[in-house]
Amino acid sequence: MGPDEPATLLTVAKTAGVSKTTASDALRGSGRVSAQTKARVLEVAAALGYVPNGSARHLRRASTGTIGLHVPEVLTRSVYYMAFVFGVVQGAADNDYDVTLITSGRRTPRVDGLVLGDPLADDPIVTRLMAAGLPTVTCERFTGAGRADGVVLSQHAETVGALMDHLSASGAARPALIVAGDASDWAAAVHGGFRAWCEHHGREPLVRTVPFDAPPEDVRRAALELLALRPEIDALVCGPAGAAAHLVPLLREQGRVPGRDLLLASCVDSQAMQLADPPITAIDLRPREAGVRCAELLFELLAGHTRPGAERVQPIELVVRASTRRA
Amino acid sequence: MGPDEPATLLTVAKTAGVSKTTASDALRGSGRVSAQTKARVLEVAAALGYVPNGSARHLRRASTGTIGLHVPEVLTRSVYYMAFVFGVVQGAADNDYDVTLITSGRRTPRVDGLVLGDPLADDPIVTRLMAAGLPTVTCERFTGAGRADGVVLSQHAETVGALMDHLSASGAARPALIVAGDASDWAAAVHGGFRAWCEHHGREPLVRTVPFDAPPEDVRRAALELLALRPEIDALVCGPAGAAAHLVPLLREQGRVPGRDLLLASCVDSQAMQLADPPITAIDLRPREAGVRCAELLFELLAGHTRPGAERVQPIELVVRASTRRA
DNA sequence: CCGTGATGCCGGAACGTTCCGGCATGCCGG
DNA sequence: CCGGCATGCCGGAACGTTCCGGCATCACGG
Repeated sequence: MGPDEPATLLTVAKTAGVSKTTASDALRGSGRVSAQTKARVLEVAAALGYVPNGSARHLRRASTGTIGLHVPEVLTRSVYYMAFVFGVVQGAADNDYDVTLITSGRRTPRVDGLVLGDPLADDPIVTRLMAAGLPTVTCERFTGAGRADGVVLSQHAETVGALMDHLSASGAARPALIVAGDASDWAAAVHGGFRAWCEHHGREPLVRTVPFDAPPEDVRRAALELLALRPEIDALVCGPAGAAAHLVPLLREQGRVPGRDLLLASCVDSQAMQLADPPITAIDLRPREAGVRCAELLFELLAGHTRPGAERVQPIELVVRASTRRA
Repeated sequence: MGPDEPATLLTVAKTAGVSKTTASDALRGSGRVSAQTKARVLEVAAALGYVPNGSARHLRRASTGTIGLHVPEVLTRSVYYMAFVFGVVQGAADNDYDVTLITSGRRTPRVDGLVLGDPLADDPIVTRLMAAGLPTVTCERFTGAGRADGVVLSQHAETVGALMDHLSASGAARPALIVAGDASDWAAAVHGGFRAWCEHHGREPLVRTVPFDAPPEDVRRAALELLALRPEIDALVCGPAGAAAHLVPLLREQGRVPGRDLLLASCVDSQAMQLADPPITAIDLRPREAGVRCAELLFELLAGHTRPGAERVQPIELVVRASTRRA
């Protein structure tokens, strides 16, 4: 039923009546090949179901066929990074590449390029990788020393602004923010977006900072302190992933039902936000797509199709749910 | 600082004063090499930081360096499968292998072997893949026609029994089960485990079946029907992933606070279970580890280290939380 | 002393691709 | 008619590994 032997370049060449070199040139668009020859080779290749042998290609090109991927260690269990990593793997597979996860402090493994997810300015592994001289793409900007060859970023500050507009339209007059420290570009953007909106609308910026990997209790404490300090707060925006869901029971205990007495929103969407009672308004960061884009950008850089310094914008989306729709 | 050029087999051989064949034999334990020569080669290889070139190896061995992975299509967004897939990718990377996701009904891509996650008996893609004649490992048994070369499975029935023991010890007298149909081996095991326990303990097996990919409303309706039919039910076990979390608000509305008026448990742990209010007792299926094991088993089969027909047990764990601890 | 078999080691070919250099052919202006 | 150049195509080498077959050397029994 299927072809007995996998078709190789030589099979295609012979069938098309040309040499392997010409076949190779025709298929890759390199060298000098006449239009008709090229068409014939492409036709034959399609008919035979020819798929280039990745191993042979990488061997010849002296590339490893592998890219390295690093994400902040504390967060590898998070759903966001799971999806992100998965996106990178998909993008790599589409380009015939493998992905190696870089976690330990060991020396850099043999890879053709690097993807760094949300690089923290004070992560020693990140600084070492940035200094390795390999083509590098980061998801969100690296705020430390050095510069990546490519950056995939999202308009966090603007989207937080849109979220604030929505809260305002839903009747919130005293919004407050709980955010992770500014070590990551994302947290800084959320923080900055909030402050900018407050300034522009003449509101006092009520902010509480928690560590990047704060456990639920810390988030709860931060919320309690904010509410004790300013009982008039009527909207709460949470930066850290999952944090908003942890606050629901606490707010209920305090007699403040989310969506009725107080608006609640998260800067990171997840299943927990959808399943919370009430479902929580959140920003969908599209982590999988971000991962795919990081890989794509890296391969463009590796192929020389794109100059170092490129920046790509990855769209994100505000998802409005019951927690911010005042009944 | 680092080595200028990556060490190749030839570098190692020359440095150790042997031929490339001998070096290869020494490093892989094949052929005939004296103990001292072998030791010397290994020493030199370690000193030079020699890493075999995967591309060259795969090229020579006529292997693709890729394994195929298929998981039930409806569930690719689930956290469980995300973790499972990730585990397979890790296991593959450890063996210098790439992973291609097989989703569409297109013809089988070029791979050395297959991993099928929770194969459904009536999934046409699964039956086609099983018939492809490739080395295949499934996670959970395949209940349809044909047999995989390797199976990684967990003791679901036994663990459901343990869960039932726990519920019973917490005072539950009338437990009920909501479970997905028997198309997957996992669902069948959960179902069977429940019935076996009921029989052994002289309880009436109260079961409601929902489709494998039932939306939240279906699960809620099933629960409502069960509770309407038998108001004396005092413990509810949910099969489908995430389902238990969907029931919490519903039960609250009915005036049955989980953990107080009624015990609630899930057969699949997830972040949603941890974050629910109250946190929900669940069975941690260790999806990531399961994925790693599937890949490992497949590579053992590919290498001929293990005979076809092998079965590996992957431990799972009951995690007790507030939803089943009667105050 | 020869035949036999085990042991230790090796050279060369092959896997499928890319790429460097080269060889015709045809066209142009001088 | 010749030199130069562009066009279209090609052969061969190389990437790093594995593996088949073969060549010494040595021990041992006849």
